Amino acid sequence: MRDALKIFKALADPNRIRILKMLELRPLCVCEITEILNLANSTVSKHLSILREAELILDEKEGKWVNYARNSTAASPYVRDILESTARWLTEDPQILADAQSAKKVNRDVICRR
Amino acid sequence: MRDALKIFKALADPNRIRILKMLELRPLCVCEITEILNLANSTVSKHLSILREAELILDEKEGKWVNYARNSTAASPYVRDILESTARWLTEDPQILADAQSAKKVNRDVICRR
DNA sequence: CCCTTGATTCGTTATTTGGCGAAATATAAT
DNA sequence: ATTATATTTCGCCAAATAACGAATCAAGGG
Repeated sequence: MRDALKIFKALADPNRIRILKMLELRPLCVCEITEILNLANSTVSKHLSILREAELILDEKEGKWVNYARNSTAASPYVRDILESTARWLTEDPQILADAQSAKKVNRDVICRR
Repeated sequence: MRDALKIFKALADPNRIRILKMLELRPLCVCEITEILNLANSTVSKHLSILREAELILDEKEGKWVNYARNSTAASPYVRDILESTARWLTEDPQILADAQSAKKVNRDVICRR
């Protein structure tokens, strides 16, 4: 129950749904996601930790950056079901489409030094 | 986005997950669910309205009772995906198993006049 | 037409959650 | 070493949420 609940709580926030959907395109670092969502980086970091706690995403350190990616090969069948379902969802959502465009354009070497 | 969010918010509460799971057995009225969850009936009514707003369940009036049932043939693919996934979930969860036992035994004619 | 019963709505309270900026941590670059 | 950059953690505030009991609504039975 606790695992399932964690997953639903993790996705019960529009910004976290946006994050999960933009990670379908490719892994992103915190500052790239921060730029796209236009939130404080501390807020984004918190959202990412909630998604990570639910095992929906994985973090991997790469130098000074932390890359976050969908946990596509998760052991948990709950996680696999949800990632599979949500990948089919919101394909026409204007916000999600706009985020995908932003995610394509965003470049950590340009964005992340301000 | 709004629809997907509603669904995740609806399931981001343990009592509402319990409700959805016990409705896999059969439709139940508010007072039966109240008995099983051991909460105030106003609280249960609120939980049911949240699940109904997300279209995960349907309500049907039957005399003085209101029966709630899973919305298995929902138009929304989000709802169908979630109902299909969650039906496979938590099959070994002690709380969910106990609720199913309670749901089998509960009888509105006995329970609901106190 | 009352009275009972099941359900919903309303008002209140305690807890949780999402947001921010500042401080702390970790790594890279100079 | 010192500075700069990316991220996380902490403390705080405002908004959202779950819970309850009381009041209200709806339907059925005397």
